Amino acid sequence: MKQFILVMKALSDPNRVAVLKILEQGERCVCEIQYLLELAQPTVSKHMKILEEAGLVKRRRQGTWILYSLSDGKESIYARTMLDQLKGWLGNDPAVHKMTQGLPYAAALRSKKSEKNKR
Amino acid sequence: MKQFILVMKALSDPNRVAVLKILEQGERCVCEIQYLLELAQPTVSKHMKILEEAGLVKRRRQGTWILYSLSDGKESIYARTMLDQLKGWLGNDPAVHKMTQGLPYAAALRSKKSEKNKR
DNA sequence: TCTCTATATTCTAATATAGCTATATTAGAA
DNA sequence: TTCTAATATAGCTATATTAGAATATAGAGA
Repeated sequence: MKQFILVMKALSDPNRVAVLKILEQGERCVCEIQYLLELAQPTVSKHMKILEEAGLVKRRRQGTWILYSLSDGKESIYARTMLDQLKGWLGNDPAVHKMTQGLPYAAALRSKKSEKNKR
Repeated sequence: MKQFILVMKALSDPNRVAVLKILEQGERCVCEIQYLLELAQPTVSKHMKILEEAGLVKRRRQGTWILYSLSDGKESIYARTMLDQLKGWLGNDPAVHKMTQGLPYAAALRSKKSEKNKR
């Protein structure tokens, strides 16, 4: 029951659900997510932790960045099922749509920073 | 998004999830649910309202009783999907199991009251 | 109508959650 | 080592949620 509740609570916040919809398009660093959600960085960080503890996302480090992506759900049948279902849901949601539109700019921001790092 | 969040929040409480698992066995009055959850009656009443507003349960009146049952989910794809998934989940959960065991006694209680009404 | 029973609503206290600011940590570059 | 950028944690406030006690409502029967 506890694992199930963790997943449901993680999915009970519109910002966290929006993050999952964004991650359907591929992995993102925290700063991109922050840009898209328009929230303070620590707030985003806390949301990501909740998603991770529910088994909905995984993380990898690349330099100073942490790149988050959707979990494959091996550890949690609840997480896997919900991620699968979510793919068919909320595609037309205004908030999600708006963020998806902002994605290219967020990605551009990231590659710009990436180049700067290479200098 | 709002409808989705309503369903997720409704499913974020173990007591409410337990109610849904109980209702998989058929409709129950509030007093039976109260007996099984071991909560105060107003608390149960409020939980039922949250489940109803999420589209997860429906109600019908029978005399002074309100009988709750699982919704057919016509109004909400989220509610219908989650009820379907739930049927395969948490069958072995200790809390759910304990309540299922208490079901016969709760039902007996109900029919006893029912007879009394007939006198 | 009055009473009884089942359920719902209101009010209040305790706890949980979401957001922010300030600070700490971590990795890479100088 | 020192500086900088990205991310995480701590601590706080405002709000939301959960619970129970007291009260209100609705239906059935005398």
